[in-house]
Amino acid sequence: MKMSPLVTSAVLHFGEMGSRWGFNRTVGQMLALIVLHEEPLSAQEIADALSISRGNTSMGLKELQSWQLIKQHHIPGERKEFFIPAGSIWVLANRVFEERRKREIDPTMSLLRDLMMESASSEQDSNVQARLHEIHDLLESVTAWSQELQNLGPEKLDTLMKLGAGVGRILEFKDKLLPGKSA
Amino acid sequence: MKMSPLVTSAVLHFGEMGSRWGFNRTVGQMLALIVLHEEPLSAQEIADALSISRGNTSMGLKELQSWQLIKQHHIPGERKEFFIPAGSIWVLANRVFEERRKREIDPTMSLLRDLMMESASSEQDSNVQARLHEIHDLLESVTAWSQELQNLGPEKLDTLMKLGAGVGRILEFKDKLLPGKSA
DNA sequence: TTAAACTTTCAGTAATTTCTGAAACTTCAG
DNA sequence: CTGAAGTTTCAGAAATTACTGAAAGTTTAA
Repeated sequence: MKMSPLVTSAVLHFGEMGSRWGFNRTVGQMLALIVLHEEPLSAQEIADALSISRGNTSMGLKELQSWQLIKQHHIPGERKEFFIPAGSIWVLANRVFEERRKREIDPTMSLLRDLMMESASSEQDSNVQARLHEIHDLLESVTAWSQELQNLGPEKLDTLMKLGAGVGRILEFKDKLLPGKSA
Repeated sequence: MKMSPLVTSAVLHFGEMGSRWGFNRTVGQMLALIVLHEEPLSAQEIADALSISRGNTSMGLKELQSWQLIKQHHIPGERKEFFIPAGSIWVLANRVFEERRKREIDPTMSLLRDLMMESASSEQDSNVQARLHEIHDLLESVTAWSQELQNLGPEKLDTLMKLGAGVGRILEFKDKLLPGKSA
């Protein structure tokens, strides 16, 4: 399985970006390769294409499966397992968001809730708690916003963006029609 | 400058999360400390409070300034510089998004555009290009969506979320009123 | 039950990232 | 000027993270 120069460029790039997206270089490369390659790939083929050890490949596949970005695909008559993307690009992107939210937001929300509970032992600390509250609410809103994105799906998102005016504009518009419903 | 237990917990946590948010542990701690502490802090006070070297503190302050998360604050009569947050929590959060977009999305968009340009040298590669196109468009939409979030501002976002119905619902509603405008 | 085909685990090594502290630099008062 | 008060830089040390490859494990066919 030789990668074309086009695929090679993309794979290398996704490797470099991988670390910024929450996984490491090889895992990023593996994902790109599996997504871009039409045919299901075996662990060995992946290891060969990327020139990485079989052990590392196994670890990487495990990680990609834990992120639910790839899934196994059994080919009748073949002994070994093959791997394919776990869904459309949209699905994969959502999985990445979801997973990152779990790692980057949820633990903080949880801590902030705990700290807000504690009774402040000083004037200073009351102010600190107020700040923490503000951060908590912001994270909550951002989470809700990204949830909206997922609920929307790719087509509606596209429609919305093509509208040009932006969500703020639509909201305004709605307020005028139903002023009773606005906050 | 002794940190209260409340502040200590928050600072330590933001340190741990820091690495997931694009900066390292100490930079995360420094940011939390500066944001939670009412008074402007000097580099030395920060180094002492967090028990880190003066050199490291200097690096961290530089990084936080490059992210535009803190700014210098001169106190008349004082020789040294002090540091305070560069804005409200909302502003800080937006700066973080912005910076991450630059690091995590923009380089990929740029590469994808380049690769899509190249004339495909095989059937295979045409298919790969189609996939890359799909990824590109998705990233573009996501970027636009997060831009919407920033344009909205905290109050409107809050209003929207309290509406409960979600953006999809509003969009639907709008379509019914102005069917000609839908995509 | 054996052995071939394949996968996973993990101890040790390699690579990368972060941190320290001493030296170099800057600024300003006297 | 001079030196005190402050800052920045950066080479090397420490800590963390990723990778290899050999050994142990699993599955299936005969």
